[in-house]
Amino acid sequence: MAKVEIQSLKGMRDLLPEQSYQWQFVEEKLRKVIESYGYQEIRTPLLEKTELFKRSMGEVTDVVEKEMYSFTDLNGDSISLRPEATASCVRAGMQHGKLQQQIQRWWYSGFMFRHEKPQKGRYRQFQQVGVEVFGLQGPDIDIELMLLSWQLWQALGLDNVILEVNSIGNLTERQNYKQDLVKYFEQYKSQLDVDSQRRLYTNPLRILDSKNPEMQTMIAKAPKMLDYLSKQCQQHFVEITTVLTQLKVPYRVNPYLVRGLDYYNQTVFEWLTPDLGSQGTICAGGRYDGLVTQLGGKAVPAIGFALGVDRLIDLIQATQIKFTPPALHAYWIAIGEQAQQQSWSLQQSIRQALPQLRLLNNCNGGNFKTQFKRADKSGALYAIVLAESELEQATVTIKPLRSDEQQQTIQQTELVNYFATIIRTKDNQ
RNA sequence: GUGGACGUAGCUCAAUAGGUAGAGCGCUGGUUUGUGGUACCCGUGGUCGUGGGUUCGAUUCCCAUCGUCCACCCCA
Repeated sequence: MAKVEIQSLKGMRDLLPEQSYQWQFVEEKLRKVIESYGYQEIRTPLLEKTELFKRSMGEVTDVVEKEMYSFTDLNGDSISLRPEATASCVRAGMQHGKLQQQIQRWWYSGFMFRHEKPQKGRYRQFQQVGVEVFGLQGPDIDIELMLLSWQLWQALGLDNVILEVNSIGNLTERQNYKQDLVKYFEQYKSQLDVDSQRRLYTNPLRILDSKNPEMQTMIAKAPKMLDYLSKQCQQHFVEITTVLTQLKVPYRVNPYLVRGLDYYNQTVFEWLTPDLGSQGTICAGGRYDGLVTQLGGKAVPAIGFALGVDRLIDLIQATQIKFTPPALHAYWIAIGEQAQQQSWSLQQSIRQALPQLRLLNNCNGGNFKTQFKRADKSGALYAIVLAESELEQATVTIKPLRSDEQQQTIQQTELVNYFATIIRTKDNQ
């Protein structure tokens, strides 16, 4: 590792040019699918008042309690880097009157910040792409989001993923359930592991997705949320699973699936992969009908999901999908001062005529040998040569660098046509 | 926040039961001064993450610190 005095912050990564293409590739695929469903992009600030997250996510969640990048700004206000974007979307929707008896289908993409201990698939600055829908109550929109997310994986060529769904009911149902659950686990209090004992009174639902194998039999016999659902919630849930079955979505009902954030109700879902170690959730979402009122607005039903782009890319790399950025079409070699002078105007006109052309200009002079070496290293498909004899005859020499074809010398006036053909054939391969 | 592994050249990694380090790849140049890629040859590269301690002497042992990785926790 190079010795530099100042390094990047812990858990925050540089994406170097050789990686950024992968990100562009994934971002582009995601955007295309989401927009094909008619969703519109919203961009909100990275900084918000700390209170927004406290009120939306719940004071006792780890994220709010100890993972936020919060500080006091020059006015004395407590502000925070966003740890997620749902709260910001709700805030923006309310602030601009977009949630008044309207339907909104929004999506966003951006960095989130959580001061966690980094590990695989978990970074302090990480990118989420998410979708938030406001004003729709029925199970149809729940289904839409699950199908939309499914299509994202298909667009990316990921097939080793599975959807888990559950319903955590409405507030009163969940409270009843929590009470019974606590009662149940209290009987075995001494047998609970340390984590579960702590969770018993802070977040009892979390005991259910404990990874400790010794806890599993006890968990299996615990009361299940699905038995506590009202008729209406049950119906809502059944309609969802019926469609999932009909469409052969790879899914299973996980009665222990819960949510880390307080604002969720009814439908919750997660997409999981076995290929990423312990951070196997690539996408998670659910309904949050209560959040808008919780933030002081009129009740608006809402549902959304967020996916971790970092994890998606890790996953795509693990499953060996190749990312090859498109090669340069040409590298421009100019020998001598006069040729260099003329190159500027020739390049200018070919670039204007062919905006898709990827052409790298040789800088820093050099003889034939060095310029050709650079041309080769650039990965360009062709070298375009302008030297003394070409200057005299108003031609350029074009040498293929990736095939055995002969080089040829053409009139400078033919350059645009020549490369128009190359772009057409090469870029469609 | 808890636990474990690990930091040696730009990259991937060796070595030294404590005597200041090597290889491959890369990079530079040459064989080849209007033609790259292959081959061969030459060269370039490191206060062994940082700070302290033990020692005649530390990259090696000890402590601290920073960072990376993995798991728990939490979560996307």
